[in-house]
Amino acid sequence: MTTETARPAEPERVRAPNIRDVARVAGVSYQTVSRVLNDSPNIRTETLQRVRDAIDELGYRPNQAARALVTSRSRTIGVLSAQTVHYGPATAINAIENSARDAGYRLSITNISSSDYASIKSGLDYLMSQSIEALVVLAPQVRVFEAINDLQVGVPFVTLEATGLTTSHSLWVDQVMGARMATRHLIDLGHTEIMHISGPQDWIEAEARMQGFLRELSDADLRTRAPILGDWTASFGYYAGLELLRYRDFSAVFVGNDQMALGFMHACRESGLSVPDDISIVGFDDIPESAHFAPPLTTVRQNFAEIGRRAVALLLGELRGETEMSHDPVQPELIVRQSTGRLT
Amino acid sequence: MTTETARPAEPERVRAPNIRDVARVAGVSYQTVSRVLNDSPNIRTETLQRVRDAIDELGYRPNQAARALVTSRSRTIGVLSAQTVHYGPATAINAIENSARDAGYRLSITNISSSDYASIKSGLDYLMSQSIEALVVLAPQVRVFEAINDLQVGVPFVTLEATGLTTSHSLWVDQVMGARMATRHLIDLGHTEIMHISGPQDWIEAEARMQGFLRELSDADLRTRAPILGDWTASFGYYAGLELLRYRDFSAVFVGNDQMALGFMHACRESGLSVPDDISIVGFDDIPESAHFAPPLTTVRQNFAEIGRRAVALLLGELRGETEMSHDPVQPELIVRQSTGRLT
DNA sequence: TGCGCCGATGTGAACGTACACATCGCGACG
DNA sequence: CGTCGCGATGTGTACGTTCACATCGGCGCA
Repeated sequence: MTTETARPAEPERVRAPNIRDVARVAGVSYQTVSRVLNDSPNIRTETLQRVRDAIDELGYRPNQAARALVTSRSRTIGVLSAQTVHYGPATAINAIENSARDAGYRLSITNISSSDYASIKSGLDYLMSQSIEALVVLAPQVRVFEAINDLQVGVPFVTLEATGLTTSHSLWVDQVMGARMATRHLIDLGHTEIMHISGPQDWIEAEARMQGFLRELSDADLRTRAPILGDWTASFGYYAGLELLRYRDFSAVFVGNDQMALGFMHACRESGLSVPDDISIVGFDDIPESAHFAPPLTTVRQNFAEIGRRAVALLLGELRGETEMSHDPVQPELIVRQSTGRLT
Repeated sequence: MTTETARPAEPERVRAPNIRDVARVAGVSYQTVSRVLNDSPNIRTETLQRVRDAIDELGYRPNQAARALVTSRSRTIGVLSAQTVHYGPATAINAIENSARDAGYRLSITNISSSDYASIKSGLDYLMSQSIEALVVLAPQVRVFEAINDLQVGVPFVTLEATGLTTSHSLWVDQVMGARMATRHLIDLGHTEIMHISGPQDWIEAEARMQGFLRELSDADLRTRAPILGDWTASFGYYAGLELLRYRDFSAVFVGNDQMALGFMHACRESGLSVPDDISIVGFDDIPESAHFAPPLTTVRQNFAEIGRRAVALLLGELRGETEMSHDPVQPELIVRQSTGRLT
């Protein structure tokens, strides 16, 4: 880790060169420089070259603040996120950034630490003051919707990882379907006593997966039992597992994400139980590590990158005034590995 | 996923209220409004209240671009990062954001996709045009240093996760030391034939861990062998493991990160080998999942959050003109779990 | 009572850029 | 041969805010 100030011994603060400085050096008007910067046609090649040389010589960089001020176009997409350490959001943000960059947009990311209304509002407030042109919400908490409505976000926005709950246009990963696929898989293997470890209550995704689980069970006329509410961490899965396995009145578990599934498998090992011989386990997300768990985890793959790309495409389309966009849900995919087996 | 435009049927584009609109409504001058916004003292309580009411009534939000333009203070810290999907960088960014937020700063994050000079330069260029006040580099690639020097980044900057290679002030996680601790641990357990799976060649961290490994081995007069260069992924660890275990002319492996270690353990299982009875494995990073691997992984913990916090503290200190700052390396910590055992 | 100071507020300018419009020279066309 | 059109360039102004300075009233003090 290194730190360094650029001008150690420079008394007067050197003003960064501006468009007029460039103009002076190039011997043209500032407007001509502006034209060069904005790729305007109708510039003599020789003039163009002179301006370019001047820019290089001075190390000139256009001032985004000034540009944003005058155009009132920030070329920025706001992202309101939570839990960016997790694989899903992180992957989605990556995809969003790449798509945005390709379209000449940048990202302004704000992480909300807690999920209370005030912190959502302040995050949103901050983003708005950046005069973002569009908004992606990656914080799949229920209260976010209220906040968005209250605050009158005056820009197109997209909420990711939700469940198509909201009115108007909808596009989302069909997590209910994913959960049903996972549960169905267990039922098909002959399991009748199935547990569910879910995510935190205020996460829309957790809710959706729980719904899918319960619906599939009831469609199969199987006994449903109250899901355990977890916190997405491997540790929670571990401790919940230790607790649940003391009774062992179930033969399969559908776990709300892969990390908790990992912890649960750890608990199984410690309890002397074999996965999948004694207990079958299905996770959710298909993080890259899941293929290498012991045993490799059967799970539901979500295409986070695809979702990120589509979000940006949607938003950009709307900014261009196109209204007809595909809003089909992204279909999750069941990846069967070795953590699930036929009930013996 | 939901999308919605704010004003569906509003022909003329409504200009957002500005400071003068607020002033008019409150019946004061715009300067007084500005004072309210900047918490200036010496404002009559009644005036203050009137202005506040006007702000609420109009839903006024200060325009950051205008503010940045005139103050030439963007209140923004730039972050140049790579691989934000990984746990380490993600955690660090989180900590950086929190610290920055507490100090009234925001983050402008740019991810570089590839590590070639052009893409580093363009990322840096972009950040500079945002008139960032300070820079954190989380992209621990060798070429970044050249780029920073070439581009004359006119602001204080900090490079994270490096190795104290650079001149001037230095602060970093002592990864050489971490690697030595890991290697030492294996040596202490009686292992003499130790492999190393490293990260990509152009990552400074990978290089540092490799150095630590080699030095510790040579200090112990043990045979060194060429490390395998990996890509940080679990899959790589798995395939490398399958390959290496065909010969099995070693009894222990120091793996460059926890994900690759996970893959390697998978390969051990498939090759019918027990960890730690047949092969001892040490990872690096201590991601939250490592405690639940099969078996729980012995690894070197890095305090990513601490590093992020210190980076911001350092930068903010420098912005305030303080020059004396602690630049001690952050010490990593060996976490001994069950993937390592005495050579039998 | 007059002077100076201070608290509270207002006025002018500047930040760096893009847009609208003005200007200028030149070739083509009737 | 005048003028029209157009390519190439220049001039004025606005964007929304903060800073430096100006103003104004009242209060304490000699």
